[in-house]
Amino acid sequence: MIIKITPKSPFNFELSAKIFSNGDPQIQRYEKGSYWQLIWLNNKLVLITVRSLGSVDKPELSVSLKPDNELNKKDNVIARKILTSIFNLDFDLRYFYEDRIMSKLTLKLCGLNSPTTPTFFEAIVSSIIEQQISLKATRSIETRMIKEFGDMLQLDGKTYYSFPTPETISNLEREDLRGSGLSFRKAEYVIGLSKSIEENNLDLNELKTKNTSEIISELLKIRGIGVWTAELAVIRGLHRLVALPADDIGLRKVVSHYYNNDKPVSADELRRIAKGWGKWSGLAAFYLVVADIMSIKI
DNA sequence: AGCCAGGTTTAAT
DNA sequence: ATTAAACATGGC
Repeated sequence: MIIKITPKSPFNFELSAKIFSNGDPQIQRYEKGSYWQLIWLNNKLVLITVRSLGSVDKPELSVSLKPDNELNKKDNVIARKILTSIFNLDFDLRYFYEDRIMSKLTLKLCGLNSPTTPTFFEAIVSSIIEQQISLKATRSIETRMIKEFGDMLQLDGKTYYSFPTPETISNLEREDLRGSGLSFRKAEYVIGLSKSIEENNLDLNELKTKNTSEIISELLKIRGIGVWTAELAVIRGLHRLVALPADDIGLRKVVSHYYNNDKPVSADELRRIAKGWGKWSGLAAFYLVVADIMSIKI
């Protein structure tokens, strides 16, 4: 099944899709103009593949869903919603581009939108795994975990994996996740989180509807989630771009590079600088991180 | 080889 | 109330 989506302009699909794509082709990958991701659609595992038919100024996406023998119109609508969320397609970047401080960077990265995980759960778990270790270390741990405990779909001779569900993780022992490279501590956090979801003590879908500060304060009650993790989770999982991980070492390094001649920046200084980004602080932080990854000079 | 990397909890002071 | 220790993997 093929559906078409028309994002708000400007939108640079290639740039937005590749920047945080998982390096493993069986999980989430951008290559030669195509982005793919295995997702749950009404209890059916479906591989979505996205290609661009348009340009940055006139974006147009073609989305293929496979296998499609069991898909109906409702699935179609949900798939559209999920993709709109993943690529933040409802978000009009032009407002952000009016920001004076970001103007140079936004010219170089025009059309880059901030990506979101297919589910909020995935963003929370990823953020927990990312605590204290490098992004590279995180990625290899996550890849092992997804391949071992995620659901699998074989299509056209290839194998794809989705992120493990709360149900699956809630039934694991901490030794299982330790095998993927999580610490015993983090394994406990992730399993505990999954169990409280499965036991209906935590409803992420309901939580999603609340305002950002409420969501963060709810997340903070969960064992294993501190301020940094909660902020990262709402940014990566819910497009709550107001949130800003001011204590984040990586972000502070990037800000020191672009705003302070590479001299170290404290969390408070970062907060002060971030005031200039207004309500787009989370997006500004994202742009800075991407600019750093791509070694962009301004 | 050893320390740091986009933290958090637990256990001592 | 504040501080220290433990923790996982990958990169340098």
